[in-house]
Amino acid sequence: METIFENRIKLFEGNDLFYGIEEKDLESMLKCLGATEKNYKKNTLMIRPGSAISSLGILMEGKAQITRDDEEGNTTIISEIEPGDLFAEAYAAAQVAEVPIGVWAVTPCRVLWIPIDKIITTCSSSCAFHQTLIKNMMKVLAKKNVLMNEKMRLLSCKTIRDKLLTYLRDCKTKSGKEYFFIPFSRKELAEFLSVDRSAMSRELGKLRNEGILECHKNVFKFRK
Amino acid sequence: METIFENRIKLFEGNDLFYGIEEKDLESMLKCLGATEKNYKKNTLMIRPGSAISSLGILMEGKAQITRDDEEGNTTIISEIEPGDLFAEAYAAAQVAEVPIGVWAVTPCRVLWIPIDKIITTCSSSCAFHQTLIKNMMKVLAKKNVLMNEKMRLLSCKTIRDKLLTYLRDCKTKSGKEYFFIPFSRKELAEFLSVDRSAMSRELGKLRNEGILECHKNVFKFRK
DNA sequence: TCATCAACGTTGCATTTGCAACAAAGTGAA
DNA sequence: TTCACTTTGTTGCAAATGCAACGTTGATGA
Repeated sequence: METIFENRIKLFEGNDLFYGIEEKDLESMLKCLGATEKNYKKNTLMIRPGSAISSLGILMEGKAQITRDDEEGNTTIISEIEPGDLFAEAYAAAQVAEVPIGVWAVTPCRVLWIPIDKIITTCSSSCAFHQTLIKNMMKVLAKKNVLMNEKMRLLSCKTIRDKLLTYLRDCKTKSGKEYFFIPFSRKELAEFLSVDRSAMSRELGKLRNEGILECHKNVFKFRK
Repeated sequence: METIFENRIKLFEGNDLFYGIEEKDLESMLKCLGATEKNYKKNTLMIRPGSAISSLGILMEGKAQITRDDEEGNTTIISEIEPGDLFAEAYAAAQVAEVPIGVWAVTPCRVLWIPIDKIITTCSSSCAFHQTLIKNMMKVLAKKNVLMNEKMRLLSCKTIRDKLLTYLRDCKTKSGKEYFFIPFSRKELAEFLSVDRSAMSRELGKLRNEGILECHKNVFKFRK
């Protein structure tokens, strides 16, 4: 029991949802929220496309993927979920009648499910933490919103060059330094920008040849 | 006074933020929230890029635009705001230190500002509506989240054809009918999908010639 | 050390796209 | 109606892109 508890605290540290909530209150809070844990076998569905969900998930153990099927039956992997990550929170909070995504356990998974109602509605016992939890949940949704705005800005660029320059300038601005990192490998960056990897590599080469950019692995620098 | 009040109610009807709140409670609620109204002259800034905001805006009167400046000084119009629309709610809720967008009054504008803190934090007098308001605010953010997911899916398509087919299939699915509408003109659709209008027109022509699609103005139909 | 495998850069090629220019059709006001 | 203006479709063309194929490099484990 103690190990699971410790595990939770560590996991929740990287998680905005429980920011500012005292460790000692965590267990009672989860009980008050009606949170339940569930285990899933490898390669099983944790959220079925077309279903309605009323809880958000937090992956406690294992590795999961969010997928989406198109009309022709092709399945695309939208994102990967790692321990500590929240998932499906927007669909739960928006009370979507048929979620368009599926969530798969890639390895055996343990998931903590928290009914969204319980988060939104202040409980009768008026726990001290509930106010904080609501604030956090709002911030989680809002932050994701802001992030998606940024990403849509990238995806709206018409050329690979524009996508790259816009993204890299954002990175530079965020870091504030002349030499700055990107958190992606080349393959991941291409995927993130929704472009072909080789075409992106070609464009990076051009930018380097034209003296606009310097890059060594994940470190970049603009040359005026 | 009465006219403004009537105006508010009508405006708020199309607005998810006040869903389920009794009309008679609106005025006292706004007072409790510390909402303030402000008028802006034509062509003035209502939110300055780089500033921090602590309130969300509701446009009561006039027409506004959200813009974004890139590093080279070019200004892009991101979206238009019409009476009744919420704006900047995500940046306010996420407590972004420097908003990357500007909001301009295109015509003279009247804006209702609601401090986000007051929405998030249950007030001491524990108004009956506050619970509802929090729930609504959460749903507003979550719904926008879901919508942006859909749009990112479109923008991630590699060809105009894929963007069109994906978008149109979504429309068909939502309507459930054989013949379905789209809420855009050709020009607007191209802008929405971030593609060149003439190239999109060309692609629509191909789809028609290949017998995949029928379209007359804003009514479409898939031919098997 | 050697073998294996994934990540990365490079290149040729067919296709797609943006862009510009123009014509036809539709819209609204005088 | 007529005129001015916007929307939409069409086309030529240069540039950008996806895709496939191949060689190099670097990391990992036997």
